[in-house]
Amino acid sequence: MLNFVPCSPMRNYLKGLNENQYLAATHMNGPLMIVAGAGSGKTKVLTTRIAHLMAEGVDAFNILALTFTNKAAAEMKERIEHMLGNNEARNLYIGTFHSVFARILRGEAHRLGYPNSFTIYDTDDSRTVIKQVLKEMQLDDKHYKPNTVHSRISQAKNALVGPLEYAQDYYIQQEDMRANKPALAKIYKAYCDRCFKNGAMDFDDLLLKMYELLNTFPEVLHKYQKKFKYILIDEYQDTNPVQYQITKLLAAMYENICVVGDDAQSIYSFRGATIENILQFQKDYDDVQVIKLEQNYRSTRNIISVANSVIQKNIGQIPKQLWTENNDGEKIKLVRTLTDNDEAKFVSNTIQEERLRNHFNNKDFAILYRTNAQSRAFEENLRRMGIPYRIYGGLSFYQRKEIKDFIAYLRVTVNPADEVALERIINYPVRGIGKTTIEKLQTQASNNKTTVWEILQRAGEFGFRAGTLDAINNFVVMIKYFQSLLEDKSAYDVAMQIGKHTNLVKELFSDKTQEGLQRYENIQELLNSIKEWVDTQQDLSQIDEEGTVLEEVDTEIAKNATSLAAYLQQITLLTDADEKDKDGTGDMVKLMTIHAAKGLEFPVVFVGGVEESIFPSGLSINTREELEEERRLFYVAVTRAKQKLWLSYANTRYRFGNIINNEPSRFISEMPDEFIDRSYAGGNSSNFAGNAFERMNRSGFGGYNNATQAEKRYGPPPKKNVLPTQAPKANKIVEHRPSADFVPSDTSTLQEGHKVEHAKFGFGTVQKMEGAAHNRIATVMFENNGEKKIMLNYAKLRIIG
DNA sequence: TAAATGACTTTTTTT
DNA sequence: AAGTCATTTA
Repeated sequence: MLNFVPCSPMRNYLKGLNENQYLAATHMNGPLMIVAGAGSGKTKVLTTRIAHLMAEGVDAFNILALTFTNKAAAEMKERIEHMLGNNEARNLYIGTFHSVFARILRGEAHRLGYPNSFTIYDTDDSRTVIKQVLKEMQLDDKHYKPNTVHSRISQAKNALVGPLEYAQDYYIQQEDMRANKPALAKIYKAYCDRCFKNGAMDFDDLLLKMYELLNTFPEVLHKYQKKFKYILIDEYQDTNPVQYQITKLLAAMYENICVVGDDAQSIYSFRGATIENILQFQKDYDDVQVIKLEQNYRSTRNIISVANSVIQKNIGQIPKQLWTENNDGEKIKLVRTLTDNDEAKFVSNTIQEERLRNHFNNKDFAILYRTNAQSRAFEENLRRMGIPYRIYGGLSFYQRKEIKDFIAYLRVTVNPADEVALERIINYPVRGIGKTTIEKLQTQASNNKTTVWEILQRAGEFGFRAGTLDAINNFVVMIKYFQSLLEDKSAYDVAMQIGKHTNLVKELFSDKTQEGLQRYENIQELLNSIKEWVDTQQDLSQIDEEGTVLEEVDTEIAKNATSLAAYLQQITLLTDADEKDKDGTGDMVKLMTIHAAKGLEFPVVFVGGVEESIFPSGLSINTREELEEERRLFYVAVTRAKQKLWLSYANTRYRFGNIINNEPSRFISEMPDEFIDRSYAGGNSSNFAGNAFERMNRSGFGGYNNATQAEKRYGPPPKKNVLPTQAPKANKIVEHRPSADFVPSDTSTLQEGHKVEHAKFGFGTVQKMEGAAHNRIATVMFENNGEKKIMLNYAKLRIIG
């Protein structure tokens, strides 16, 4: 049988790519930066690239792909599986930064003094810890709002500023003094200590501790540097300094790092993300190959034109020349309504109408908004019209009270040091351990420098009343029983036992109110999902045993594949959006925030609440940077739409139970008229409703008849936004050195006198070694390049002898 | 100690 | 509007 390798079905996927996409997907070695415009097929390129690497013989174990949402990761994995037609993709490390690092830390956390079965604290848990800390320090939580304190701490962590550095940094201290919050440094320290004592990491710790791990233990760093020969990062513009440092460390050995980003879509600076990382990337490595993807395949010309005109108001961008071959499509429709409810009604009606008239399905529509609170009105109206919908984000399943309660039991069982979980359940269901007792327990714990759990076990020593002591002992016995199950039972079995013995399920079952019933069902659903998870894990570990060689970490995990600890580890990182559509494929209208919509596309998009103080948010109009980020967010919203786009705003809406009036968003006036259909902007109101700007601009009602007058207000009119329909010249490919076959050695054993080869400088001899284990620097005399100092963390050295 | 009442805050955006 | 938190009442 003839078998042409180049024609093997595995490589068919390369056929549909344009020139630049092809270059990006097949570029094998060296640092690669893909600057991708919206809708330019970057996901396609990323997945193709991974499939191609594997087709070229790279082992799945050696590929690490990092994304920002579980959804993006799952989608990528699925696509690759589909492309390759086998289950090789299973062994890829694809996931969010948080989930991948959590997985690695699960095998390494003990080195940092955490239990390997550490708990992950979500934002709520973090806040609870902060409240506890504030209470102990006797600080006023009105002044030190847990919310604000947490975001300050989070910012510090994301910028790699530890408690010590925070306390010592002059400028930070000045800032805190000015805000009249001098205790922040101490709170930060106490918060970290408390989390550590609880055996818990918060979301930011998953990144920070990963960095500390790599930076402190050279052997760990080398292990993962060697493992991850190819690293891919999606949405690179959203990385923050910790993420940047980690990936820099990991990629230092092979430099096969590929980042994909669009500076125009950077919308996470509140999380510490900085576009600097994109600019820095080109300076960090020699021979960075930059490929631009500038053809938009997604949207109509009108949509892209509007998006481009608006984003041009931002200064300081990476120059890109977007173009498209797509049709003009319909103009963008501007809708004004009287109230937020009318807005929602209009959207529901339009969905109904479009579906009938233009044969769309429910799933072709997305309703996007700036804040989660806006979803309610849409929800009510869709329900009223019997249109099936699904809300992504908002309160996730795992954040519901009854679910959190149940999970708290699971958490205490696995990690009784977890005080947040312990406090949650110690008297739920009521068992006679009241507030006073709990406070006493906590005081004793801090007096004795130990955990509450420890005190509970030795409760007899602390003079509790007989009844209370009984209750405490019963509780301890119960938890210990649960812990005894961990040995040999799966997560599901343990959870079932917990449900039975705590009367949690029974209690909810006897609650016959509507909400009680719902809660009962939620608990059932949780148990079902645990069962489902256990079954899948079992399947996975079985297949793994059939011959595939597993790395150390994975064997560890495979062993406890179905353990409760493993289950808990992943659950905190799940968001609502990750739940698969259980009801078949689900022909439903999708509702989500614009942030959550990034990376997605929909045939028809409605953007609601395009009003001043909502979009841009009233909290983000104080500096140019903030406003530009809101504008990028607007750009993201607009570019989600493939065919049709509606932008709506209401004259009045409810906020905290009060009626407020907002002006139309400034972004509306930034859109060139030629792409806009304002005929809906009359809405329900009379022709004279709306503000002056609105009235003057309404079509057929005058508008500016004096160009200079308009120019005075807006500056010169936007340049005619004519998109090119042809591709600019394709990128040139630069050869990367180190050459493909240069493999650096493990430099942990490097000593004076060693002969080495450097990827770029050639051959040389080690003159001197200095620095601590994790920060070793070699001074090397090169034959042709003179003396160089080389940091071994980033070494591209091969030991010759 | 537990339930009931009333004052008070909250909303950017996410892992 | 709805949830949280503290104070009162049983």
